[in-house]
Amino acid sequence: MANQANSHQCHSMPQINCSSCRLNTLCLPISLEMKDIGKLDEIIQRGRPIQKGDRVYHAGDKFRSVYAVRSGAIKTISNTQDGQEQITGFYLPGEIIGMDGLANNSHSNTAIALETSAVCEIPFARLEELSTQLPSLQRRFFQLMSKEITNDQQLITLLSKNNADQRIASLLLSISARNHSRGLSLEDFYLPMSRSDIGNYLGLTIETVSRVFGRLHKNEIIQLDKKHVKIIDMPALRNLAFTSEKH
Amino acid sequence: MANQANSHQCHSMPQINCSSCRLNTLCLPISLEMKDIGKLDEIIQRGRPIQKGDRVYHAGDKFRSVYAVRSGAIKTISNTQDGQEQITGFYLPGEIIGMDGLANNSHSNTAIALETSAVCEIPFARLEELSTQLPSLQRRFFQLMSKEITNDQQLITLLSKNNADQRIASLLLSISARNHSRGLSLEDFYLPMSRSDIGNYLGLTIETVSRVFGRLHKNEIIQLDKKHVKIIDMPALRNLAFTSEKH
DNA sequence: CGGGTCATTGAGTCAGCTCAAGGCTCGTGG
DNA sequence: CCACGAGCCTTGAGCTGACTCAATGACCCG
Repeated sequence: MANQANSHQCHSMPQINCSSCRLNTLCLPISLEMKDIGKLDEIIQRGRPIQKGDRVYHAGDKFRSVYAVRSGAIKTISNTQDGQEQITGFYLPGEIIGMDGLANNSHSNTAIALETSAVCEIPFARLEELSTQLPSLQRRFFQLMSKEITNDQQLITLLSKNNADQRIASLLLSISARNHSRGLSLEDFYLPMSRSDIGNYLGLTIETVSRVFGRLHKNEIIQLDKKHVKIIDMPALRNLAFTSEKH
Repeated sequence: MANQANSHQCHSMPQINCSSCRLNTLCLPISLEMKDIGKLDEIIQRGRPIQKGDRVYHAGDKFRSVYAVRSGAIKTISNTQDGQEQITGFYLPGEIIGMDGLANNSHSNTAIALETSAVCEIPFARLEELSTQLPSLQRRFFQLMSKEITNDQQLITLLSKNNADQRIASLLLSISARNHSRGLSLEDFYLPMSRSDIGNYLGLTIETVSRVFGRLHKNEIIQLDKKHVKIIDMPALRNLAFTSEKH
């Protein structure tokens, strides 16, 4: 299934392989040599753009692939026993989704596009096979899964120990830092998700999210116009997120 | 470093290799063939018992190994930026710890024994190498990491969506089920951790944990004598954990 | 222009927190 | 053998941050 370039081309993302992708210092290929990136490229399937609300995979689907976010933004949702939805992560370009499916050979989460997005599908059986030949790819994938674990554990800590202000501040800083690593602004960005998504993710109600944003705005820590965020006072935001003054 | 059996023997666990370990249907060797288990055995280092409070590894330590819990119980703790501690997991025999260390090549958590325990140390470099030769071992390790991810996500959901009663009920059911998978009783077991550990893990204060236990006891859902738990009304406990009646 | 979605703002409530006191258990030393 | 202290746990009383409920505002799309 070698990739016959142009038939798959996506107008928003004209590059067609990992070697030329501007995200290849973040994504799966990191630490691979050029010739090995070529091998990886051969197994990756680049799909057409997916629209806001479309699903990349659905909870219960047989696990076949993991996916690299190429553009846009994706949320992953896990369903509780009693039918509630919990957002377990927001994923930006260069990040990998779908690793939840390995445990039971079926996805435990649903992945939904927050805006028009593109993903690279990486069939897992072929990635697995290639990993036995390329130790650095195997290592890289282990690392990505470990990163996912440590991210989840940070969220656990956030939910367990931090109040509403600290949770929102941490989320803003996380998105800011991840944007920055992709060469975008540290202070000025758009939130791809709704207030309701933020509340669900952080274990808060939509009203609380709104009030905290209002407070951050009033205290001149951020500027806010709907989903457009400008961080005005980065030290104050960091102080808010990382200092435990419950009072 | 082939294992010269008896020198390492631990009196509480006379079996000395994976092939004869009663946990080998839970632990890393699952799905490996007999001869492959032998290869895995050769790289595993079995340590002497560790005492309550001893550390298996410490946050910041260079990542060298993952560890299989052989007996006893281990908690893992992650430190927040401002010096608080968050327990991210309790690990029982047959479960693997240390996979947090892969992401940055140094452990982000500290692992501490909750009681006298024994662990099998699995040097990661050798596991990695062996994984390129044994695809089913590679797959197994991917699965274990994925399982860790889905476990963490369940905890996220618990913290984000469930009240104190539901959190405690879920923890009891989780320990009960994991004991059961090791051939122990579903209804009757000892909690290896303190009330304070439970509170830390579940994002509750020690007082709340105590009150919830009192309530479960009063409602004749569990019997409780210090750390000894007997589940009397399993359906009621399940109903409590899995039903969203916030009122 | 009307209807739907999403966000903001206000008022009152409550689950779990804080603070405080006291009980149980176990090990140590007189 | 008992007294004492240290940990750990339980119980009570009052407080508060985030929730619920409700109303209103802003924007988009047909």
